[in-house]
Amino acid sequence: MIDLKYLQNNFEEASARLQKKGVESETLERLKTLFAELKDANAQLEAAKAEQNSMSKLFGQYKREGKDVTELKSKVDANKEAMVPLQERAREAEAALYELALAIPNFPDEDVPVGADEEDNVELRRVLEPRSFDFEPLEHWALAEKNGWIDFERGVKLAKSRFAVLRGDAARLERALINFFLDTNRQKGFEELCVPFMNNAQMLQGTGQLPKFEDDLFKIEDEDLYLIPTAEVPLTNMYHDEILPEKELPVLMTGYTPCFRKEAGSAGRDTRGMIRQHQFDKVEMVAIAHPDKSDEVFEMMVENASDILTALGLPHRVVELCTGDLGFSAARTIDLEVWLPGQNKYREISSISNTRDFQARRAKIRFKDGKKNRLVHTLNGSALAVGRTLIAIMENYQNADGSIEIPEVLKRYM
RNA sequence: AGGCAGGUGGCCGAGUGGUCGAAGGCGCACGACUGGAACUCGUGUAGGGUGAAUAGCCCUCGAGGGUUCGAAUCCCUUCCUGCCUGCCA
Repeated sequence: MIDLKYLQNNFEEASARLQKKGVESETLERLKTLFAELKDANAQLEAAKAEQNSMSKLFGQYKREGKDVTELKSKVDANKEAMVPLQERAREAEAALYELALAIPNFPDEDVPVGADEEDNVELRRVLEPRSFDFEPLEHWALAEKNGWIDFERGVKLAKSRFAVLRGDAARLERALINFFLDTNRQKGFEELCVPFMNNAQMLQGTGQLPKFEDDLFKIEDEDLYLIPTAEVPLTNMYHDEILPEKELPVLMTGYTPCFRKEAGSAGRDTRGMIRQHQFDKVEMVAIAHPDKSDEVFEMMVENASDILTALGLPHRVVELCTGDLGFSAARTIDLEVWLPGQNKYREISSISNTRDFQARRAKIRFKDGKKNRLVHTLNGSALAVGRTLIAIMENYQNADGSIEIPEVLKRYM
């Protein structure tokens, strides 16, 4: 959630920043009004409560002293009745404010390139030359069929469309990648965690998936549980409603989880192959950082993900997302896009974001700064998306006969 | 899943209708004592909202609702923990 006090006190500036992310200025006006309304309603209610509290104390005192309370009782009763509409007003003001506030995206950082959509993203650098083929490289689904690696039909039979089954060496490669990623992250100082794959609504609100993006989530029937769309949710919320000692920052965490997404807005996109599935494996990095140090941590995370791709010999490029392509919670995001020779395209394989204090405010994650409690910065990034790495290996390491080499660094995991 | 017992500050633990955001202890921080330390003594030590405020005021004793002038304390719902039974990897 954005800082409402900041919005109130620096409305023009805040409004300009959020317009870059597509938020209407009218919406922000309304938010500001609701915030003022809540403050006013609370001020009145609290004054009445203070009156009520002091009269109640008097009441007790009179009783002890054996005084007559009839007159006091009628005063206190009258005040209580007068409080009812104030209470109602405060309650409504709060509900209206939070309904709107929770749906407002994060401010982009000042230096994020302004743009409308992914066309306006900025390529920062390329790492490794794509190899040249003396034959026409195949797309991963064709290779999957030749090698018997991916059973799309049976995935659909077992579940529904956009589910697949990995078989034989593909399944082993998937497992090898997970281990390779976790080991690498651990060497960089990330603690490895194995977390629940279902989280409750409060956690999903903490990281920003709820309430706005409920349609993208698989919900468990009759339970306050959702299948996680990314390990960012459980890892970041590890410290939900906690206050960390400053010396523990940054907290670096990594974990493997499957991720579950309805892909509600993606009908018709990437229907062929395994690029976009309802379930996929991912190894995630999450950092809880001191607000003054989160930029350093961010750079480290980008570097780490890029190094992993390099170690695998996968050509990729580093792309800074423009304001229009930034996710809901992100202040800044860098995507790593891996080269897919079969598709003849760079495709997203990792996304690393600094959410600043946006998630921290929602999830109430703070640290002790001297005597005061301050919000931390939270960061997350894939290192890496496993299924897409598998695809990238297939396409980049294919031979003319359709067979696939195993990258050197993975051999000890197979 | 059923039965019983519980959920109070960083931790332990008292509190069964008012003077309780809460005794006492532990831990922690600072100060005194010391050559330095331990011990001892003193002081301080929950979170959030509003406020310029380290002032007042409001909210929070798992969560939500209710009774009452007044709720940590009574009632309802719900979540969680422990033990027993059932089930299961």
